[in-house]
Amino acid sequence: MARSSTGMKRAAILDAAVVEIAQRGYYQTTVAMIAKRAGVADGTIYLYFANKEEILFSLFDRSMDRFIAQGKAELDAMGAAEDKLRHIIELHLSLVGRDRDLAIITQVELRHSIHFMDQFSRTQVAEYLAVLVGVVTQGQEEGVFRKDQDPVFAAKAIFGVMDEMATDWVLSRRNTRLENKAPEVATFLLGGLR
Amino acid sequence: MARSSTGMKRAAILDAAVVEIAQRGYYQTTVAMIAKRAGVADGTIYLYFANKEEILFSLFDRSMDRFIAQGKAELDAMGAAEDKLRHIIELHLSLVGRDRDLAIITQVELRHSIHFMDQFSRTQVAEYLAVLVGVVTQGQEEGVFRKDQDPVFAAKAIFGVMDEMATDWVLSRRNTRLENKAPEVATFLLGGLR
Amino acid sequence: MARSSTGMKRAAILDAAVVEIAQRGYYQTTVAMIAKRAGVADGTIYLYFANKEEILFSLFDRSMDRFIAQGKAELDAMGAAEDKLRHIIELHLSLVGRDRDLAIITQVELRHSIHFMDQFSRTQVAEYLAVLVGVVTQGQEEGVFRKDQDPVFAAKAIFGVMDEMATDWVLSRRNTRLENKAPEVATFLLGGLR
Amino acid sequence: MARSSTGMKRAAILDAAVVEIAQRGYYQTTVAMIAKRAGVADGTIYLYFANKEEILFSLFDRSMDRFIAQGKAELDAMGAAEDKLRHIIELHLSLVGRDRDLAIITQVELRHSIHFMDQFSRTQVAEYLAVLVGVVTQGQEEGVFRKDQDPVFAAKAIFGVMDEMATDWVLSRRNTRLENKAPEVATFLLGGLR
DNA sequence: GATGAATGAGAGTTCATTCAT
DNA sequence: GATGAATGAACTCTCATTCAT
Repeated sequence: MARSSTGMKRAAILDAAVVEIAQRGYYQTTVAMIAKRAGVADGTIYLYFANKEEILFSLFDRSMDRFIAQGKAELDAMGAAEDKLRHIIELHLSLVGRDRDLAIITQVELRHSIHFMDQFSRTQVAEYLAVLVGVVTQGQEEGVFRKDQDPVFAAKAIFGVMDEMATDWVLSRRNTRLENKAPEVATFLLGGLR
Repeated sequence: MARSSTGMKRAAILDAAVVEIAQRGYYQTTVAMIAKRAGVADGTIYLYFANKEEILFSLFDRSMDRFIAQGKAELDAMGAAEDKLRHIIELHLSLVGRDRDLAIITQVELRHSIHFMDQFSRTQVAEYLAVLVGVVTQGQEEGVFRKDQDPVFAAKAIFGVMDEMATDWVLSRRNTRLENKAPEVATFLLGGLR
Repeated sequence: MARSSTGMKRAAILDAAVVEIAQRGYYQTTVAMIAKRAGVADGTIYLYFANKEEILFSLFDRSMDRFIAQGKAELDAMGAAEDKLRHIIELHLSLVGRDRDLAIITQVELRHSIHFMDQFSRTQVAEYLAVLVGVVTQGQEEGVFRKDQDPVFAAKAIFGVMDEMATDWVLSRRNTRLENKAPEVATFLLGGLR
Repeated sequence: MARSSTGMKRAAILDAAVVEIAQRGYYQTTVAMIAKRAGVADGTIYLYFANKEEILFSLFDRSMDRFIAQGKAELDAMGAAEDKLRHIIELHLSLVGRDRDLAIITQVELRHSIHFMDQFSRTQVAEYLAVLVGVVTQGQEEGVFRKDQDPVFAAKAIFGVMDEMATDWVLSRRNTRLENKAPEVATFLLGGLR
């Protein structure tokens, strides 16, 4: 089933936006540049997005949706907290590592967008953190994670390490695979949690 | 002895820039806004900075200098790697936690600046990471940190956790003290390292 | 048949520029003034010209093209060097004399532009001078012009006299017709050439 | 007798202005550039000149004064119109040819200044033209110049040829001496006058 | 007289957004 | 739905001029 042509054009615009914004940053990227790469007229952009900001929002949504959806679904099925954490780490790194341009945006551009996305952006991240909190709590209940650690703190620490790996990978232009770091990350984090 | 009036005006502009940019972000902040808050004419800005970008660069320099200088000096004096790490964590969190406006800039605005600071910005961070690598290596030599972990990886993980705490503190507008997180962070990280 | 609307708008901007620049000079004329007289928005100017300078270049091009094209075409058809020279003089004076505002620009503003048009501007004039050199050489071959005179020098002298008449006409605001000077100029120049 | 220090500083500023304006044109030259080359503070300029324009006026004055003074004095002494004309031509070309930077200003920058010097500038030129008219009239009375030519027209033609030679010399960057053209110019002009 | 830091009006230019076609 | 020419507000930066020292 082919997507509706509407959906296709919208997607084309978002894809073009990823490439352009990754290259130059959000503010240096003009709507005209995105339109040109997407192969549509400038005005057409405004049939699919209310304004330039909304393109960035949508980019964020699209990637977070993928993230949470895929993550949650796969997690429910699994057993031990430790396995879940390993799996999350792999998922996180491989999802971010899949598309460098998109990673530049999530790791670099969207940080900055806090100034105009405000609560919004953090809400999404909060949802992701909640998943992590769940895993930590489960681990504590299973008796494999230390109990004197605040699960919310632990979740943030986990996120922090994965996020730094991702940022580091984005900034170093070497041609490595981000997900290769997963075992190392898991070892380190499990050490901190046990 | 008062500072030279030159230095004072330059500092006033930087101070004003911190407040304004923290509030609205670099791109939403106009040179006129900074000038107004600094109590100088628009044109005066250009007697001290070649252009708007240079204000951001200078902000970055000023805070990184403080960071590295203070950090390095104090570390040389100390003994065990574990103590050093605890100290770095405290230092990091209390330096970032000292000025929320400045923290917003270092945690949020400057991430984004990668697009125009390029190698430059990362060089400074690299210097900081080198300090962390040194501590990890020392700990391995002392036999208190596990040796099967790449010190460079460990350094990044340490940075990642501290950085996430800082970002989290900046974004949550609660009136907590960032440095209070230091013990928790230390415990977690030492767990991962040992 | 109306011109394309694109061509019309571009022409309207150039026409407006002629009037405004003739009135106040290039540097005192703002892009906003030209836009206003042309009946377009400031930004519209930049759809047709890369920058303010290019408006002046285009003015120059437009008038030189007319000059050389018309001149060359008509000259090819004719016979004796003396007749050709008379014709050039008439053409030169009547072309310049046709539009006082444009004349102000060619006689006054564009002189000055040498500083930023450099080789370019002089190339065009050189082409015109080449036509004059051709006529002088022909006259010498016909035996009606003295042969002990460098044709290149003579061409410049011819140009100098016509140019001075034009400048003088532009600056004196009297309501005379520039081309009326043609016979007098011809007599004088032919005297110098024979 | 040394000039007063006041006069010296004023002269230094004018000399600096000649070099700078010749290089870049009046509008591209800032008061600060002139001050720097003159070795004075920006503000000092305003102790000697009311504003930037006045510097250009003074440049014009200084060179025209030289021109007319020297010209008139020497002419009074002489006899035949033809000799006078030859002398004027030599004088004109050698005065202009003496200082290329100054020549750039008189031949290029000052043309353009008509827009803000208005009557003023032309008055000075008129005085010079009057001298030429006198010579032509004398020549007609002596019976060596044709009488059917308007002396005012002839004077302008003479000026036009000399002026074109000067402009041409300024623009061609070859290292020739302008006054070498004097004999050729004289021959041509006398041909047109007789 | 001399300085040069400070001023602030004003310029060229960009670009998100609109809307007639 | 799609276009892209047109808009004009808003921005950064320059520089002639002033004035306290």
